[in-house]
Amino acid sequence: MSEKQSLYRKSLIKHLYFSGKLSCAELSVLTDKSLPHTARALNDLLEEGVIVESGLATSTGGRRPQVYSMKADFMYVVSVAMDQFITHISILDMANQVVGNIERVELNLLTNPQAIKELAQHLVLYIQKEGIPKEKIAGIGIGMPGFVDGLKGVNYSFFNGNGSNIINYVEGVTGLPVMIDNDSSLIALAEWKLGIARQRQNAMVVNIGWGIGLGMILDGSLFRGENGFAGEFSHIPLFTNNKICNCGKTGCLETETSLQVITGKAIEGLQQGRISTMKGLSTERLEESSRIIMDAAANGDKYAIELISDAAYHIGRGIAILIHILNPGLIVLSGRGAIAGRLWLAPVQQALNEHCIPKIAENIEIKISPLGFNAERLGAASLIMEHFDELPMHRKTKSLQMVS
Amino acid sequence: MSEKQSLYRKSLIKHLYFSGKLSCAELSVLTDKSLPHTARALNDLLEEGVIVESGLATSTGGRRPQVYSMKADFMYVVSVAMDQFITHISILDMANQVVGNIERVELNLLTNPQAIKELAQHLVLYIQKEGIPKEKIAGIGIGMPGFVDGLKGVNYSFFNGNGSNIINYVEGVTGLPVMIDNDSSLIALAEWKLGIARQRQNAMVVNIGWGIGLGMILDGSLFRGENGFAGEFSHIPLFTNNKICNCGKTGCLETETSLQVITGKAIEGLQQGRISTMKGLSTERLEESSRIIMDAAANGDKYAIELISDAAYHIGRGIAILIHILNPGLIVLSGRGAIAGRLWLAPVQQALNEHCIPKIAENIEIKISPLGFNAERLGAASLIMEHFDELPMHRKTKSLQMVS
DNA sequence: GACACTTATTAAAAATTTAATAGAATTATA
DNA sequence: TATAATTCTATTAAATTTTTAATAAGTGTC
Repeated sequence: MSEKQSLYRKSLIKHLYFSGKLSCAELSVLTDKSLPHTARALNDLLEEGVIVESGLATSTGGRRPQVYSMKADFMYVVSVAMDQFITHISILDMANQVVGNIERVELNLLTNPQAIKELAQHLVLYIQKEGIPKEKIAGIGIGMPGFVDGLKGVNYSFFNGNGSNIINYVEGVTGLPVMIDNDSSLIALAEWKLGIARQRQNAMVVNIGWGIGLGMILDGSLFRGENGFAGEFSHIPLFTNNKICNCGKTGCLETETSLQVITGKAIEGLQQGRISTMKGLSTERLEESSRIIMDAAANGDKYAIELISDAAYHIGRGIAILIHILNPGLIVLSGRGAIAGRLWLAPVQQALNEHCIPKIAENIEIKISPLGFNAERLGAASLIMEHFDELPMHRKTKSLQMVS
Repeated sequence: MSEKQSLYRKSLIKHLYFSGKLSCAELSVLTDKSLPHTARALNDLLEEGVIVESGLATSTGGRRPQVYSMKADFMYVVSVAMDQFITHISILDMANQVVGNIERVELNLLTNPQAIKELAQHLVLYIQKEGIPKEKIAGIGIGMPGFVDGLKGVNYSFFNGNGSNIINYVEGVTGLPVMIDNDSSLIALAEWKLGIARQRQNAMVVNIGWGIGLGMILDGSLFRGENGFAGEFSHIPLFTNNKICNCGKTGCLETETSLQVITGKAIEGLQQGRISTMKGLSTERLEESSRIIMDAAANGDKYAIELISDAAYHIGRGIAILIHILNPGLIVLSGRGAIAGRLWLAPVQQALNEHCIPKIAENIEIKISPLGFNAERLGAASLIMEHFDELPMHRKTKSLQMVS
């Protein structure tokens, strides 16, 4: 099969992966090729068992189209979702379903300079254990916090930030194609391809977590900036509060709004005698504590609601800036913090009412992500599939090797 | 000639317009077509007298390539550069040179609801007067301030903002293809295609004028947002100064930095006895007054320099936000205010040092536009040429008609 | 039941690329 | 300094890709 044919088939596979089911006519439009051409490629894929016919779609006033979908077990993607403390590894099939077990690894990115080496070791073992043949794995997508240059394969914020090429290293050890990106960008990618921002041309995905991340869909594609650093929403100067941010500056959005800060404020407030149902908070156990606060807020605890509302209002001020600069059609609140759901909406909307020019704000939708914790996992897999039709078909792969 | 051939030739023309001179090999890369295919089209264009051979380029280690360029009189573009008070109309040839006269028309966009009707009348007369046959005019590009939706052809800020379709109207009257866009976007387009941001993938072009405009080049194309309103840099909330902006909100960047505000401050300061060489300032004659201030600053007047430095520092704070969100590679200071040139650079740089994370700021270049007043004119022409390979070749055109 | 509309398939035509070859310049080698 | 090797450009012919046009097959609407 020629390079061109192979590329076109990969493009079809990519579209079917992200859309689930598509007709030949739809694929023809999506790939910008003629119908007979698309039909031929589709029939080939059908014969080879890459895709399956999955019924007829409803008619739109003419003959009902045959729709096709990926065979779920045709191929797999390894997804790695890292945060500063915990890394989750999983394998997804062509229907975006987790197959087998999810591995949870404790990797402290800041204090452990061996984190990438350990990750690679875990990956080799995990893939062996799960028993998926390597030829069936399209690649390994990795999401991580920090300044990530996905082209150079470098994370400047962690792993000593010494500019070493993470992609090359992990590819070398695992023998599989590897792509990396910033966690917030991947969450945006997931929301755009598989979540609530599907089909949108311009969307801002705010990742409420240990910091406030931002992933952007601009003109129908994920925007990463000149060096991959776009979306540093956490550190726009928004306050004159003289609080020192962990980036070294003062007044960053993050200093008043991240889950880490909210937890700190809650503990302080309780010590000062604020009345609340919350207990057991500790800066040592951030994950648990932020959970407690959000649950309390969801259950009507006044102080918890106040804490979240304040943070939400300030995030709203930041979003107002985004709206003026980028005129998006949709704002998505995502990330672990978004679990508190509708609690965020009113204060954010309030901030927009106060700080936006009505004309530019009037067409904006604000939505809470339904993907939740799955967002980064799906994003990491999407990263591989998003570029699936760009990789050489038969990439040279060494066999899985042990790291000594 | 087939539709496809025609389209490809238009694409070649577009590239030659923006680049001046190109070899067949370069065009082949730019248009993503094979060399033989490009060569054939190029030879056709040569035979028909659309393009000319213009010498051999220097060798890069092999045979020297023949370079081609547009015949300057093959086609023309009508450029309309509007600001709130004055509109300039001109005709540019395929070498971006003004041919004939530049017409200056006083059109107050805010107070004159007939402004578009008058513009259309002026256009018809102007084109007749200049004596360029209509078949040789590719179209009319119009730049204007305000919230402009270039697809719908609507300006929501002026002309009553009643949603009437400017494009349809002017096309109807002139019988020529018309495109409209926001002035700052067009300045960015000009800087990107023909100015200091040429070849850049990600650049912010700040238009220092009666307001502070922003045009953005993102991932190698002009970004306009969901409704064409992106770049409302003037109105991001950056101050707690309680000054009411003409957008109705308080604390907008514009309330401390636009030329209008600087002029106001200067008058106030002089009344309060500040020592300065400046005289004859008046809010009535904004254009003249802002000129006086910038000249004074350029000549070392301390007060004028202070005024500009203060404004520049605050613009710098705004740019710091842009940098965090969008991670551009280049910042261009353009517009009438940029004439003060290097005076702006130091305070802007100072603000970036204070407000940017070093890692994200380290690769940023800041430059002053050399295009000056020509930027919007070139941008309006570029708007037509940028979309030249999208328009149908033989658009139905009525003959020029008089407006009664 | 005629008509319009959408999908599916086939054959013919057009677009586009690949491969092969020659020309013209630079760089390397002796 | 001459000569060979290499690199890049230009052109031609053959092969491939891709589209257009024509036709048939289902569906909904008037």
